Amino acid sequence: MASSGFSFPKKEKLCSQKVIETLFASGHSFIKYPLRVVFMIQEDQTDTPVKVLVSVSKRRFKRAYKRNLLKRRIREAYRLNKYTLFPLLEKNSVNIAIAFVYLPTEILPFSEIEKTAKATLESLITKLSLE
RNA sequence: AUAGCAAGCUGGUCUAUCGCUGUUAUCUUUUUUGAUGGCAGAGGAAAGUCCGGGCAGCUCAGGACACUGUGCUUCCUAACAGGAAGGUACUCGUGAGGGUAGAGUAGUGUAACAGAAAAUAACCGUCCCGAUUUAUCGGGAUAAGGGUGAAAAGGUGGGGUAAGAGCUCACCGGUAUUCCGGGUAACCGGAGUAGCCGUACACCUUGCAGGCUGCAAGACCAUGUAUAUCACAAUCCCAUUUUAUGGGUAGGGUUGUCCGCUCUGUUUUCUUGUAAAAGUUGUGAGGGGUAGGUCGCUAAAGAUUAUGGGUGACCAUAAUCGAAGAUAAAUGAUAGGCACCGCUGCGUGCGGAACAGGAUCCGGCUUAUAAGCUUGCUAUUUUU
Repeated sequence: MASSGFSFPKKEKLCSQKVIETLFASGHSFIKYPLRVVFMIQEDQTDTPVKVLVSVSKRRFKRAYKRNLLKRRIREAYRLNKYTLFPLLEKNSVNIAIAFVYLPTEILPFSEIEKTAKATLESLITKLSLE
């Protein structure tokens, strides 16, 4: 693990196709505009507490460079704020998978995305601590 | 100077903090892995997927037809529907220049609307003859004139005629063809011959090219679960209420061990056995192969520079360089400078900065694109 705590290595990314299918089929979801969050507690023991997926719809953004830009902004916002989420999970030794889906049809600046990312993670923490 | 035409080029950059992908060195780790440092990390169109090729698989005796594409000439190229140079017709522009078209003709067909008529043309008109209802009617001749149309039967003049007509003659234009000259050729120039003379499209004929599918191609490794196939072992005993129940016993599962719980010990044939066959259970081997992974994968018809050849596309030689390789898919975020553009009070300040993101790789084409630069040329105006 990196020393800074802000790193985002590849094993924290959600890559398995089967896990993604079950996540979208049976995961819990809520909307904190402009983001829709889908999350699921995983049974299998993995080496990281969280696996994350970022998605921007091809139907809403036809040009690839716009999708890339938004995915980078969301990923960056998550990376800079994920330290709020980790202690709870490590304390309870729970693994979760999260998907962030971008909803609007226009490109929002980084400051707004970061603001909603913080709020999203807070509400995620409260939901998880209830369970 | 302004406006424009053609060809070509550029497509911001630096610092700090945090972070991503690949690679390399050192350290660490049982291999995996992890840490730190170094290096590299999107475009002129990466796009559309419209052509062509490399590469891979499938098929594979050879050929013809069909089908599809293409079509002025010569050249370039690995190849092309691409490019270069040249040439013809029509057309737009004052001009620099731009656009469109194209193989062949022996034959066949079609030509909306308008118009009398769209190729054996007679509506009006003109002329002749006949009739008489004499400001009319009938028969015939005529493509000079009218209007329609994308296109109307070569043009002008003389002769000719009842009036007219390439009917005939001269000149001009076109087409076909013969000869001479130029050009590799398309074609051009000159001289002659033929009254031969509308345009477009399609069919048809013909030269050339094309086997099909695409990196999700294709090659390899392979966990778990289930399983084809093969080998070995087991498939027993007693009682009763006999397609069943109970007990013993053997084996398996559960467990660190025991108990307990649970599963299996079935069917058919006869020569009635330590039998055979099928089935079931267990153990081992094992093929194909899902998730996943590795290769394919980036050194290439390569880039830059110089010299030489060519009008040019391009080619040859030499030197130097070695240049992304991801896979729910890396090159980002934040802050601040510099440079650029606009507004401006010319100190500063504020705002802007296009089109757009690799996915097997190359050569083209097409489309999108802020701002800027270079070279050559054109028109107009002014000054010297």
